[in-house]
Amino acid sequence: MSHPPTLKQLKYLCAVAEHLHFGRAARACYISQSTLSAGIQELEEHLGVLLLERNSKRVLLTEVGREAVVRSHQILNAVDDLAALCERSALPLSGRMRLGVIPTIAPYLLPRLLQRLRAEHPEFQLFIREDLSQHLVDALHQGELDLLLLAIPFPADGVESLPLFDDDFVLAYPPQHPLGRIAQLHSRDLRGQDLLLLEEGHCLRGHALAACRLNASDLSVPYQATSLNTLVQMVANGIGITLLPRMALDTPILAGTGIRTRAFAEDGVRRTIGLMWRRQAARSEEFRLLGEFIRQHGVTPTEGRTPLKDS
Amino acid sequence: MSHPPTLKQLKYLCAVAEHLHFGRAARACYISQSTLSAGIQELEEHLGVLLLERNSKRVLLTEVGREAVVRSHQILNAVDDLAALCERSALPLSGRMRLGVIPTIAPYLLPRLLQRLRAEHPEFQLFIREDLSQHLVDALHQGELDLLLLAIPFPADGVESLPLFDDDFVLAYPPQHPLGRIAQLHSRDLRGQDLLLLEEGHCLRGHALAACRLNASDLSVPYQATSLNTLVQMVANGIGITLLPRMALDTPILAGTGIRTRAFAEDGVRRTIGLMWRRQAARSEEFRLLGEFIRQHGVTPTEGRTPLKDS
DNA sequence: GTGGCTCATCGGTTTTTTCGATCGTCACTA
DNA sequence: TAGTGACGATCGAAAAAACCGATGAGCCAC
Repeated sequence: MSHPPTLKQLKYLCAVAEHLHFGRAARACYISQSTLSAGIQELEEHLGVLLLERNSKRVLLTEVGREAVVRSHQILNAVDDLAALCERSALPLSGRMRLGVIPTIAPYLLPRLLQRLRAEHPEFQLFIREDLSQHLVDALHQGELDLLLLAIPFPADGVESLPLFDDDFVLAYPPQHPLGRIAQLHSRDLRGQDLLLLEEGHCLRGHALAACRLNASDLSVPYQATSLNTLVQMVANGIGITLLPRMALDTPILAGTGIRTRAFAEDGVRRTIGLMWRRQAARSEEFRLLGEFIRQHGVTPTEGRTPLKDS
Repeated sequence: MSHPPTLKQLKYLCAVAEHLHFGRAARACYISQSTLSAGIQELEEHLGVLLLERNSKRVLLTEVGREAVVRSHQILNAVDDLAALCERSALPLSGRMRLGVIPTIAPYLLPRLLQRLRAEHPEFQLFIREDLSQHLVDALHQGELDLLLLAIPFPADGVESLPLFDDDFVLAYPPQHPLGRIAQLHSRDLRGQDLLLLEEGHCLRGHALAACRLNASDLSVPYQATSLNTLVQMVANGIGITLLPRMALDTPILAGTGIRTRAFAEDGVRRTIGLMWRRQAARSEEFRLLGEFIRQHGVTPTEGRTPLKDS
């Protein structure tokens, strides 16, 4: 006793309320009249009230029955809504998704990406969190984020990564700097220079060092910036030179600074941008779809950002 | 396939969402882990989406899962509310009741009754419909009303009646009328008098005639009133005499008219007030309770209204 | 690798659901 | 007043499901 009613019983109640006739209501529910009768009785027993007033000639609702029918309809509708919601979210690129992005990508990729997403997938709600790679990975594991957009590789357990495209590093230097006058620029030319990089924690720092085969000890200057904008200001003030990801050059980050940029002659001085998600994530197919979308719409197609084939 | 989810499955989902652990959630639901696991899987299959992201180390909600949990809680709460509503309405004299009352009772009994009901049973909502007996009986059979308060007997099929008390008829006559001067008043004295009664359809007419052992043909005056107030005005204007139910004298219906009243010397010149409901009605116990309440609080205890024992 | 913890899966048992057939009641009719 | 038809309630058997304990497979930590 004291069992809760079941949705089936509520459906039966609504059917009887609609037809005011057990036989017809049973037919409408595709069950036998005896089943319907038993179901209604069980419901009444569970609720402890008579919902219907039966007469061999007529079926009437009691006052409680009337209110119960109203509420049953609401409940059944809520269940239908839940099912419909799930059906909608089964469609790719719909519903909500929580994306983590590192600070050296977000300002250069998101504006265009979000604009295109809104236009082509209006049902898709992307929540963005901008943070350092390690914090994003932690949040991913905690289930606070669904997907990360960052520079890979980045060490993490139980995750799956999808490389999207390469992003070259370019040298940013003040006018008159000697490195602007050599014929061909190679990463080894950076040795001994006043190379400025983002502070510890930004993966861009490690990736830039690795791409140029440098160690942290090769850096002669202790100043470390907290954002690429700060970095640019430091270069503009003649404190040193730096490496910028090419995607940053799409924005007016250098406007009015007089800073010059040049690409490296050698290949491989670059970072790789990719997606990362928990290996058990339910929406990996959707993540790959979003990855393809980013590849196509997230960046302007120029040299230095080489689209990669799907792994 | 395409089955609707069940409440049990929604409960399981909420439990897992709360504990983020199948084993503990199963224990909280008093079921085995395998049952819970199967239940969740079936729910996911029905909805066509993955709600949980399982990992041998952690259980996480998917985005759809989070929304589904919110809605599941709402649904389960709505079901609980329904059960609570039914529990409340199982209490006597609570919830709603639709009462039909005839016009020759309503103005004299309802004001006091409703006031007392509001005071002693604030959870009880009584909806009143005032109409002729036949209309009330029809509405009762249609299920539009739950209970009638009228003068009995009144012919009706499939109903149960509960007499409450007797209500004497008194003679109402203009000053100077010869009937005011005889020693003892008997119903036979009405023969040949200009007796005015309510128009056809009001049961008071029939009951008054029967109580006085008169036929409609004994009435010498063709005028028929549509309400007791009209009747009183006609008597005040000297058109004739009439019979009033004693309960009407509790109100200032005669104020300023100069009309006199006197009781009959013989016994039995009265109508019986009672309740009537469909024989299959679910709340007959509550009806009897309300009947007792009316007997105790509905009228002022004076001579001429004899409380009756329960049938 | 090994042990421990997790959720998924598998058979077998118990419980529930469902159905067709039948019963009792009621209103209407002959 | 007995017969008739329609209705919901009830019953027993069959079918479906829910449920459990045991086991399996994946993962992480040591």
